[in-house]
Amino acid sequence: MTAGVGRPRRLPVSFFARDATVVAPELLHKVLRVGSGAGAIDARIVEVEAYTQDDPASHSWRGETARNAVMFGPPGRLYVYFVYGMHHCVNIVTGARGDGQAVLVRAAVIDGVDPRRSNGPGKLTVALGVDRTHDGVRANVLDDGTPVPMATVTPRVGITKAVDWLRRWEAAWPSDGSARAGS
DNA sequence: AATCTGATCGTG
DNA sequence: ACGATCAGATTA
Repeated sequence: MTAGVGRPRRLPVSFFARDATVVAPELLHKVLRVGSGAGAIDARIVEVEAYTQDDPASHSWRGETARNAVMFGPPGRLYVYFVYGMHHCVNIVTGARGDGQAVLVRAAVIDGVDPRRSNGPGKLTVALGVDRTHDGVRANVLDDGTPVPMATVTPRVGITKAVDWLRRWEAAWPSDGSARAGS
């Protein structure tokens, strides 16, 4: 409806240099752009989870390793990991450099893609063509003026620790189904 | 070196 | 409810 007000602006690193629990809900209905030019894919984020270093469910809980190093690096980068022998998941690094935290992007709306092909973290990376080669690359997140939507807050999915922490935010899917950031 | 464990997904 | 499938972390 009122999506696409104003020209989209790329969120600055300072946006991500805050706590994951603050950044995560603000990422709802922002647009994650992967690739550039004609091959770019825009995904309007509708579901996220926050992971911090003091969180037993977080990859950063036991400190920095080769796999999670990007989580401890500068904010605003993609942290991509491989799990269950077959799935990639994409996160956006938040917080100060040296603080291991990130926001997992679990679902997004992609223009022209069946929502059932982008409504889970593993499926989303397939739809976006994201894999470990994207680990550490600068995230391209656009704010097209769409207001931060109302969100439901619930426990996170698929974890066995901190199971009652309310760190998952889910927004209603855009009624027009559009993932376009505007032009 | 051996074992365990997944920030998942599709199928039964 | 369960199996697929394997990299990374942990333990010895």
